Amino acid sequence: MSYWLMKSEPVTFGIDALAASPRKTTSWDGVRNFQARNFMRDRMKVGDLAFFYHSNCDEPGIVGVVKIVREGYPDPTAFDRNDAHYDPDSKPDNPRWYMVDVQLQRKFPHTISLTSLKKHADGKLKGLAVLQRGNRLSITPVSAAHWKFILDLA
DNA sequence: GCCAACGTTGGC
DNA sequence: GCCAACGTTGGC
Repeated sequence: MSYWLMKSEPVTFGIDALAASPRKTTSWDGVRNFQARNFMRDRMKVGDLAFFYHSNCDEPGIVGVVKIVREGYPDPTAFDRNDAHYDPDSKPDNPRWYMVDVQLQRKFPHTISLTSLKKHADGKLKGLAVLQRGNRLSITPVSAAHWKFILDLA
């Protein structure tokens, strides 16, 4: 199995919105970046775990853990011309965008802030994608060693 | 609100 | 295939 980090803006969909969702599950729709799509379509497996990361907010950081409960399948919001993420180049018989379903496993009592993660940028968390300069990718892999270390910070 | 970094688009 | 222009991300 693999580990991941998935970003979401709490204003749009934060961990509390996930906790309030039916079965604490949601489809990770709206991703319009090829690299992130490839991870969801090709690499994520049922049972994989991901950190839920709050971006573009007062205290960016990791706020909990989700589990992949359904593997990549076409993102229907790409077919909906009234949706903000509509993409006319994605067709039902040849979909361009994919998503997975995730279920909330755990909400941390406190945010593991980006600031606190950065303290280990040259140590135990060296190479963690979210710490790389200019990183914008909304879905990134996390190594098993990094995963374990971050969990101990929670 | 600012702006650096980055991905995508499209003209050539 | 190059690269300038543009739009978006996301920390600060």
